[in-house]
Amino acid sequence: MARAARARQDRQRSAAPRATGGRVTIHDVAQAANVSIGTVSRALNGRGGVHPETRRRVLATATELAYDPDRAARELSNRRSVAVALSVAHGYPRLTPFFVLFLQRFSDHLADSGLRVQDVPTGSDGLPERDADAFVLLGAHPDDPRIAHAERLGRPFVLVGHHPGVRCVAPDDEAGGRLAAEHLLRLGHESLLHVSAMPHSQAYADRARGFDEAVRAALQRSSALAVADDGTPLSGYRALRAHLEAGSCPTGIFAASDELASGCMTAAADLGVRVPSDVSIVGFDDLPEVGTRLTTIRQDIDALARETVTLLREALQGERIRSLRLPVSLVSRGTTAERR
Amino acid sequence: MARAARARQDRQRSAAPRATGGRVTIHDVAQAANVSIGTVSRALNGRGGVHPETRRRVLATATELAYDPDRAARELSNRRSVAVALSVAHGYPRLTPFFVLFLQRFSDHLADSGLRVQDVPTGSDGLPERDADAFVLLGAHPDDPRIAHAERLGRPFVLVGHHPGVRCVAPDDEAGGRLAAEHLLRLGHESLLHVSAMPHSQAYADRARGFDEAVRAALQRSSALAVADDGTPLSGYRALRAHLEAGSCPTGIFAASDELASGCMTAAADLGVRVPSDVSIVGFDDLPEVGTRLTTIRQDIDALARETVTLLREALQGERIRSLRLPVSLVSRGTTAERR
DNA sequence: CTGAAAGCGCTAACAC
DNA sequence: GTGTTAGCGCTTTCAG
Repeated sequence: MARAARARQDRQRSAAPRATGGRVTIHDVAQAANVSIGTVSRALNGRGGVHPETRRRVLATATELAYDPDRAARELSNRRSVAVALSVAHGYPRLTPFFVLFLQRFSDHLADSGLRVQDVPTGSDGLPERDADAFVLLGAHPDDPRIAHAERLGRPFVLVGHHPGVRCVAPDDEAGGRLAAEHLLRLGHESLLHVSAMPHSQAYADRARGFDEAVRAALQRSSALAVADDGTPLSGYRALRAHLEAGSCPTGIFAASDELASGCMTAAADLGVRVPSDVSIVGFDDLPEVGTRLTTIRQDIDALARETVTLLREALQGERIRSLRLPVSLVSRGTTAERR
Repeated sequence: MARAARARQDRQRSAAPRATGGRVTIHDVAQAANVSIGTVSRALNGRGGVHPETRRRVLATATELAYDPDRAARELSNRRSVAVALSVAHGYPRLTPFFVLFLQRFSDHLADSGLRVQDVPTGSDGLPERDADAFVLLGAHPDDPRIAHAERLGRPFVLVGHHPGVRCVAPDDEAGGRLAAEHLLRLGHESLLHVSAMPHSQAYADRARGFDEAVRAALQRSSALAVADDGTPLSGYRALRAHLEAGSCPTGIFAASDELASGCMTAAADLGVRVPSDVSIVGFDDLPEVGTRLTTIRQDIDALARETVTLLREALQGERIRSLRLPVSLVSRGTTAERR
């Protein structure tokens, strides 16, 4: 018997803990659950052919031991050479907080599954410039040419957004807009303004629709609308400033993102309008650095990234198409108050 | 002989290419250079004990074959359990384009070396909240408590910035400021404004100093200064707008970052000041999305990240302290012109 | 349904 | 100075 094999054997047999530098490995789980590492792997990855009771036991011990599979090992072993392309819609900025946060989480979860991202630029024709084994489409918009493109290529893909008959996942933007409206209305605000941007973007459009429907249901009329050049704080600032300088004085503002909202906050301050006593402001996203003090609609970016990876793995394994809509919720902080 | 061993042997002996899915591995290089994989590894990693001629040959074949070491394998094999902590100075934003770009490049290069980052938050005392095997200190500022802290801990560390007697790397911010001044002066501008932010930050301070020194040398007086609240476009916008509305009318502006510069561009446009015919604007960084049309001082973020990793590895191996200052250069685009 | 072991690409310790 | 090989943690045949 080769020395290596014996060493491994010893490890599995002996009660002494392995010297893995504190890290819990698949061997530890196997030993604790009294099965082989192969079984642990199968159980954990949902591969068929494991007795339900065994699977349960393995899963339980894994949780108990706080087992966290090593991504390098997984990647090395998988080596299924799946190149996952992350495609961002043409003209969509990539250095925005939301995108950065999503990308970080997404690569993390992907790496945990032993897969690797490949950031693929979108050409001016709106299509990904390189082929890949699988696609993740970000920045969905109506008549997105990338969907047909991925289907034509016959590649598995996941759309972050929504589209009939396609594997997709997205936050419930429409419900978020509704939540914002209801919150503002409940506080007695009737002079409402919606600050938005990039109307062709599915996310912004959905948020606006949800907000508008709720407002119309309550007040029998639409709110005012200010469309910023893009989603940055500066654009939000300029949009609100122009609106206020034109003489309007809303008491409730729903900004379609925290970034826009943060620009609105500054504009209000610069024009001597106090928040929340003069005007209430609701944002969207609940981003770490920009929206920390805002009343906002929270969406779970980490969950979004995680589910994207799940759907992607399902796609890779040829499973049935499934779509997800992730819940959002209102986080009430200091930027909204009752109408005076 | 175990089957695995034989298979490996066969691979090395036979002329047939390995079925590695197209990927060039260390085996391919070894075979082509007529040495063993061990020697290839040593040669490539600069470990001593390789004949100069052999090393040369290995390096050459590696380049020729476009060999790109697999990071997962490297990481798995290394497993030196080095936890590299990336520490950002307290109060320093992490969602800024510069930081995001640096972080991406840095993790990439680190992963290529088989190391792994661990993003460590900085407490309100200005110190990293967790211990680690090595530190990278970002956002250097005078009297940075983290330097003494890392030294006290006896941990190897690299400062992105500069400090006597410490392993550090930074772009030549001062030279960049000088370059901006000289460019503006050469175009005939004498009514100058410097838009800066966060004066305690080493980078901003150095850029300001370089600019000021060059201006004083030429005009025997300092330029005007506008300090923005932070480094964002919105802050740059407000700073310049306030300055212009107060009655000043500079013909040459040096913004300490592309983000600030982009805000300045918008402010100028909003106030009917044309760029570059009425005013010339120079930025700093040459960031992909924000500074694409700006005349700016270019710094190489990828090189900065790469050298940081190099210094870190040197630190880990206990080599002599060495410090780097990376060159910057002027990129002339459409936002500067001769004074009318 | 489960265990054993090959092998992913690489580094380092050990032989010669 | 160079070759050989154990082993990093995991997935996946292949036997039973």
